[in-house]
Amino acid sequence: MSPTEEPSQSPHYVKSAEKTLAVLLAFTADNPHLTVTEVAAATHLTRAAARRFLLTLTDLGYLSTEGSRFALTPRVLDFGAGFLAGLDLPKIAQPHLNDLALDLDESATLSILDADDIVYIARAAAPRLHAVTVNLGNRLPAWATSMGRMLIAELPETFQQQFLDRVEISPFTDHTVSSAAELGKELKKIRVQGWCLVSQELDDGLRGLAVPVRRGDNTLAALNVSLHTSHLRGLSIENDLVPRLQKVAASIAEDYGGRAE
Amino acid sequence: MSPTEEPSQSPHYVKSAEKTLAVLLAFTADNPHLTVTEVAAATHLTRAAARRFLLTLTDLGYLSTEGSRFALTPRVLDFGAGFLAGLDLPKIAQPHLNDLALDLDESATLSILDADDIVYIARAAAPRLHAVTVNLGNRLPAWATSMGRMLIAELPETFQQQFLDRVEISPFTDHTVSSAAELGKELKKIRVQGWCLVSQELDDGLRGLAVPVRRGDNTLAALNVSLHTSHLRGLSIENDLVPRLQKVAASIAEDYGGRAE
DNA sequence: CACATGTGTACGAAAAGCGTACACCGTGAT
DNA sequence: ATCACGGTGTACGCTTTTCGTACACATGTG
Repeated sequence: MSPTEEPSQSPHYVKSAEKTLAVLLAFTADNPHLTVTEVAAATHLTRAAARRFLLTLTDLGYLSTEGSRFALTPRVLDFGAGFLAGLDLPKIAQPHLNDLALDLDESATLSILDADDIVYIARAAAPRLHAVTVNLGNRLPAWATSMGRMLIAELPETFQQQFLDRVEISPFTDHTVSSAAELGKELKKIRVQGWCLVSQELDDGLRGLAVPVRRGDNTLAALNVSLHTSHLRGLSIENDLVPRLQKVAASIAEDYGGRAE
Repeated sequence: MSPTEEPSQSPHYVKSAEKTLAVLLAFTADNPHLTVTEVAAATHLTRAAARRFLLTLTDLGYLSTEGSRFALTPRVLDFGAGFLAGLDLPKIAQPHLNDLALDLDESATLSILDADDIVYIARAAAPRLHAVTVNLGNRLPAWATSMGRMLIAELPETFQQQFLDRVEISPFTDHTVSSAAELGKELKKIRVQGWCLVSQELDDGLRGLAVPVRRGDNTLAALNVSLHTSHLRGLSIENDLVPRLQKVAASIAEDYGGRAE
């Protein structure tokens, strides 16, 4: 975000670590099969350096090679698995999400904040959903999503202000908010009412409804259901759905007897 | 596996890369919050070295610190996300899995082989399942699971033999196989019949039924449904379920028009 | 109170990784 | 045919990075 972003903050900085991860992250959805030079270009490493890292990662089993192209192996999932396994919340929430998804016939998702993004930590797909489902670990800009706004709204005022100062609102499809100031007003409203509705939150005719999962004073996560505009069988959002979601959120929080963390 | 496993194979080996990943993997399910010394112990690094890596990873946003303990942040999911996004199969298979899970009221899973483990790459939970669900990226020993056996059985003879030579069968709960020789016989049978049933595949009274997802000559993945022993509404495994699964597997393979890879 | 065990810091020594430079191989244009 | 190009892998002296010991401090337990 900042113009000259040099991440060599701490005096004990292991540059190789950064490079290692950069190489792994060079493999993206649109470009899953990369050559040495492509990786070198993507990571700003020398071709020789990139090659060293690629070979090392291959030896370690995180990359596979096919001809002169490299690709990620399933083993890279281990990192995320370690994180998810350490969290109790997804395990506990899953049955509740399943119920909700089955009952409403809409996808239900649980997410938390990481930097200025939300990250999906648990999800139940709508049974009748015959489309591409967004997967665990997916990352979306907080300001643009119902869960993100809900989570930001739950933050202390100071953090919220800092967020508003640095957020860059790109003209997405959402028509209700187009500036940081507007978003600030929206956040106030959300905080007061305790839930958040975002229309056209991703590009299709989709709406997202989110409520916080609170345990005592702190917010553990945000719970969301997608709402196909066409598919609201006479249910009122404010009178039917919000209470329903809040009840589920409460159940999750209750089941979550674990560490406060 | 081998007694003296020194992974410094290639002459261009970046040791820091290995260390970086080792530090990330030090965080396990039972020990998600670690101190510097704990990490040092787990990774066989000096305390100073461990600290350097921990600080670096914190700077990069992959670790968070709480007092003097470190923990993974959601960002580690990025690595796995990159892999999953690169695969077309999960996206394509998901709706089929959802259908299957909804129809049978049992969990449906898709997995592939990585080394001697299977890794879940897509999954639909049984709607009525109120238990802990196993998540994406989970890793289980191939020999012990229906999908694993199915995938091994699909391998060429030579690979299969190599696998049998090195596999270590621990006395799990499964009663049907207790030695590599028996497993070999079982694999032959599986290969011929084209499906695989494993009883008590994990410790509860659960069975797993798997079929291959084939596209042309090569096997893309294994498809599986769990079978609660109590919960077979008069359906015959061989006459009802196997054909059903095979049909779904065929649909998935058909939808998967993508690259041969 | 001492002792064990945790924490962070510093700095000289050692080694690890760097990246240039070179050789090769296929493809496509000239 | 051959030349230029863009890709590949390899080698090795130089520089930088990383190592890990050693020290100083904090904490809590016997």
